[in-house]
Amino acid sequence: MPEHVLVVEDEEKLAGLLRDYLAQEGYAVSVLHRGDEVEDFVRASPVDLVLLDLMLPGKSGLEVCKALRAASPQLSIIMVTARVDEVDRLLGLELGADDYICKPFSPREVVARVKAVLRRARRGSAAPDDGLVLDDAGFKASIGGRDLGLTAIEYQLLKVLHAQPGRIFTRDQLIDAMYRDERVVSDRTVDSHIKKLRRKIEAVQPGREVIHSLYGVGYKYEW
Amino acid sequence: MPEHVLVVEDEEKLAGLLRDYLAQEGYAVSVLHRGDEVEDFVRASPVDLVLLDLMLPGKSGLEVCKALRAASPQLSIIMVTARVDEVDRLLGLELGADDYICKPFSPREVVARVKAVLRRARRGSAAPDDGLVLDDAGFKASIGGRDLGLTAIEYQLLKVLHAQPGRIFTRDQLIDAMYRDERVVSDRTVDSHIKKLRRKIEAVQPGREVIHSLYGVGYKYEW
DNA sequence: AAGCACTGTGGAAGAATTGTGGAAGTCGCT
DNA sequence: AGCGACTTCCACAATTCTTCCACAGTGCTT
Repeated sequence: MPEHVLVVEDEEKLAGLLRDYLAQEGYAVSVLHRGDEVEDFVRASPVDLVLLDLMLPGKSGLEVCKALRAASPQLSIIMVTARVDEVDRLLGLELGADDYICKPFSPREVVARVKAVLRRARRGSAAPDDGLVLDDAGFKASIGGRDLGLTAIEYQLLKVLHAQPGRIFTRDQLIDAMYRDERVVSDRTVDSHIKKLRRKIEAVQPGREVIHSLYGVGYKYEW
Repeated sequence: MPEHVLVVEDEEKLAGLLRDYLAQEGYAVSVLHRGDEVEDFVRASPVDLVLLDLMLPGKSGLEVCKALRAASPQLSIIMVTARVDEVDRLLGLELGADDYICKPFSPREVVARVKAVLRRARRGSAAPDDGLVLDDAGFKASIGGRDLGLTAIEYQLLKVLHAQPGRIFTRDQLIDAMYRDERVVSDRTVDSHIKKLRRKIEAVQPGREVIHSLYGVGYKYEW
């Protein structure tokens, strides 16, 4: 079954060019020209990767990217930007794109990036067996059968981190993911919960640090 | 046997300048001033790369590009455009150009692009497979699977350099690209980060120098 | 060869970020 | 209301990172 790539690009010529190159590589390719059509399309079709222009009619690539990432954590997203200045680490992290391509680019370069991102996605999707079990029904997290005794927020935090091992989350991303309502909370609050989580994990399984800090960026789960 | 570059440029001064710079780099260089002479010349001589101005007497660069690509699929073509005009770029891409340079440019930039395109052509792939993987989601850079352990700024710096292999960046350009906020920082600070980057890359892959200094100009990434 | 300009390097100062204990506030329950 | 569990925030300590400096080394020019 071929992997499915969705190209979102308002410039007809470029969209066609990308479609042809990607199709030639054996991908199933769909093309949309407006930003506001993307989310519905992704919901309806099994898309593996979205090639997303930053400037789009209907809805900006930034908004689309954010929405896609929120709805589909496993979806690969490559942003296409007109200028290299637009790419900064915080913006990229907040939006959750997997890679960037700056114009002007060669179609071959795009194909190479698409391949690389999909390869990474395939590798990363194999869930590592770390013995951690998350039980949504009872809000219980356990390691090796031993309950961690987490509170609701701690459980939520661990769940978000654990869903994508190795991915780094900023504090703001974690806050957004933990609270459905748009609650305003100091980002240092995350640190407090991280502290408690670490302590409870340590109590059950001493010596193994699974939550890592990345200076200036955020936190990640890694076994 | 030196690689053969054909410069097609109607402006005498610019043509001469390019000829000199390229010759100094060890390329065999030919110069033509009219678009309608190019195809015959390429048929008769073993040209590896054509540096092609868009605006030419006799026959436009776009037409020439199209004809060349049809006749010689393996030939590398770099288009030179007067304006940062998206339409021209896309047209050119569709016609099969490998890269673009927009005026005004520095001769050194041209040389760098020529080198990069020829290197890619030799390897037969647009993607330079240097084993370096930049993972925005995980904020990690790794070579051959081994994490480099970069800080945020180091990652950003490497990413900028690596995005355009062969392109030379001045210290100021690198500072602009690394900091979104208009931070004021000594340009020698870049040197410090370069030093750390080199050390970390060296630790993972000894003996391969990928970050090069260009005396009086700046730094570039090249495998 | 000498002089100048630029780059490499170790390390110190201090700027920024994270860890931590605990106080204050909130919420639900009896 | 009173209690306990939980959440949030604060202040200070500990850690990590960035920046810059001074000097050594190297490349370029005359």
